[in-house]
Amino acid sequence: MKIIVGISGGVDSAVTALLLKREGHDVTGLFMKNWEEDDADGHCSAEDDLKMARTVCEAIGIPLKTVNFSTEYWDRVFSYFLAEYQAGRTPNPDVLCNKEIKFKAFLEHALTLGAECIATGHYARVRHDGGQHRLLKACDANKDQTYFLCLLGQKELTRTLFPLGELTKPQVRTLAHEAGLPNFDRRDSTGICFIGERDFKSFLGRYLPAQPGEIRTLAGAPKGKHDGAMYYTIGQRHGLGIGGEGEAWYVVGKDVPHNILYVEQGEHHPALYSEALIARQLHWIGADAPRLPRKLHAKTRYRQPDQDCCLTAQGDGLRVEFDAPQRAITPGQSVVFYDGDECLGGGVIELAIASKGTLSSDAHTVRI
RNA sequence: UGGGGCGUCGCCAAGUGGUAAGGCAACGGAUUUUGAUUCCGUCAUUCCCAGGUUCGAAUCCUGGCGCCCCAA
Repeated sequence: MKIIVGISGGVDSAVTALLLKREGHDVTGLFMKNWEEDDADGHCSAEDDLKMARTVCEAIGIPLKTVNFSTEYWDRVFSYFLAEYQAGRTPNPDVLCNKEIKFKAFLEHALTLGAECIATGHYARVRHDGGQHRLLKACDANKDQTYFLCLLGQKELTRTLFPLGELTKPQVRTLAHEAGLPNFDRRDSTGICFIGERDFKSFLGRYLPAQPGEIRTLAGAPKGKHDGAMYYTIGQRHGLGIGGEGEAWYVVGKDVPHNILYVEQGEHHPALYSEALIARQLHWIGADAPRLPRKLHAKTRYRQPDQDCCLTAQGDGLRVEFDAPQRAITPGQSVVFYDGDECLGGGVIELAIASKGTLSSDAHTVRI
């Protein structure tokens, strides 16, 4: 089978290609460059990645092609990312990147190159069951990345392989080591996909200039100045610069139109907790949406343990009621639903609801 | 210019003669394919200043300086 593997220069994609090659497939590597900019010190990490990708493909014995989706990335991912911050929310660009770039632009490109399917180094599994493709959590619970894949659909899963889904990260590194791949102990990449680790506030500030504004408690007491409410996110502790008496201060709400940041004191302040949320832009991986109401599990952020919850219909969206109060539910972030090991899909958090029955009237002021 | 109180890291704050706790902030690192969170580490040779007493002072004494409160 002709398979095109997304090669990043990291160990995961390298071992993905290695395993498929060993199985006898016709494997080609494809390196994506989706971000044109150098980082602050003028160093282009994409160059290093490409060099490593070349070295690794040579070691495995497969050809490497490259493709540039910078325009697509900017138009379909980054512009949304900026608009969301401007609207006072905290987007998850990587969830969208998977939907729009890796499993759309990349997949389509691979098909035009004659591939039957693509493979990536994601830690996730796909099971063909009852005429459907189901997305399952990785065997390595510590590395499971289904959260980021929640917007994939049948069309994408039909054409995708995740060879690492049955392996653990240590096993992957061992395989790479044994195969003599030079990136066997290269450190995992973090930060926004294709952009990398950045000083986030100054990075955002380059695209979204903001004005300094006031930091207040919910009761209205002034607590200092911030340099742009849109740069902060719910539950954030650092960057507020509030010293003095007692425990640390956390962002509990933002009013971007008025450029006011709301803070309260203490890691477990009640204003940080919500019992429910409203989600929109829902996507289900399976052919049919679950019948509501439905008891399921959900994550409101990556690597969070599954939370018990109940889904009910709410207008054109969904209301998710949690059994236990959730800390720092953040509008703009993805809520992803699970039934056991199966990832059912997800949506975008529109609103966090402090207590049962209460619904904030102003979506911008997250906490009332 | 009568009385009282206070001046210890950017902020809060222990220490009242034995050689500067802790918290917040900040910075650095670990964790992490978003943003956050969390964890670990660093952070006052010096206690408003100047003298003095003492083997030894942030702690006692004297004199300044600066705040705050009460009363005029």
